[in-house]
Amino acid sequence: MGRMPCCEKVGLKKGPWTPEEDKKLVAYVEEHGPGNWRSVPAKAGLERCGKSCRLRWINYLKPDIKRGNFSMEEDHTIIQLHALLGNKWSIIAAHLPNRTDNEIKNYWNTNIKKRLIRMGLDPITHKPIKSNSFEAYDEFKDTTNMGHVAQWESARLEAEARGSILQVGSGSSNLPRLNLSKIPTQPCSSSYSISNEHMTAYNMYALVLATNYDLQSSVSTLSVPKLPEVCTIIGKFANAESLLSYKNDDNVVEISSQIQKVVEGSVSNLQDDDIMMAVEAFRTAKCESIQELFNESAVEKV
DNA sequence: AAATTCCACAACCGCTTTTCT
DNA sequence: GAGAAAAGCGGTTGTGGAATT
Repeated sequence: MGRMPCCEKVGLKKGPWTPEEDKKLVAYVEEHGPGNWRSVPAKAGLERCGKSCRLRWINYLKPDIKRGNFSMEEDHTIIQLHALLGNKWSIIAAHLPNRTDNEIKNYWNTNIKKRLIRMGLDPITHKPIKSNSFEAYDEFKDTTNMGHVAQWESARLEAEARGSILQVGSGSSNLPRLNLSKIPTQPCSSSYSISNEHMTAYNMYALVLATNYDLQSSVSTLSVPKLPEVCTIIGKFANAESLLSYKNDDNVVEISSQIQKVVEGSVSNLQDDDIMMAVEAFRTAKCESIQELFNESAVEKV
């Protein structure tokens, strides 16, 4: 894989940007637009590497970037989405208009993380930090394969405690409403060994459910997730599902493979409506199957 | 008032993924 | 399809200002 030379290797300037450098970069991007960053420094008269220019633009100079303190709603959204997705800063940023992933990451590391620790919660799992060694062992055992389970559960419980319905976004009316009470509980039996990738897939799938994504509406009022994202998410989830031994459910297998083909691009002549129907059917079928699994797991735990 | 510590955040680094040729 | 370039991502570090001693 080719890689951009770093600033150090080619003797370019590093460190904080000066106002003059910012001016040059802004002027260049305003005239030529962002992109082709490798050639930007030479054309803009900057002694920086293209990567540095790109980051400076994306994280600081872009005109629509929202700066300053995070609102309560933004704060809450970050906590909820982090509990669902983990350190997926770019995905979290997609839910917070005009905030950059870097800004959210910094805010998490310097603010929310510490707050969780003060509250006696593990910032990674969102679970109470236990002092008892046996409990700690149990937790280790549980989290070895189920990294995001605790994150999920904590977010869900918090959501329930606050009245089940949470707003995602910064108060904008065209942002999705996140109804966490609609999301099924995650599988919690230790007999399953699920990779983080599959857990993330599950969590994203849960997010699809939580946003009440209107698959029948050609013009959805929801900004996220878009249909292609839904297909990708559920396509990944279909893989995870196969590992979870849902092979006996013919309906699920059929729909799953159909979606998988769409996701892989081997089927290109399907209309949007067809895809929507498949996704919706898959979603409904999954919902029930997953719920059964959770019920069984709950019995095992008791 | 000076020195030290703490904190927020901008920027860098290295790796992966996507796009282009 | 392969290789290179570009873009994206997340972890980490460096820097400067504020707070504390």
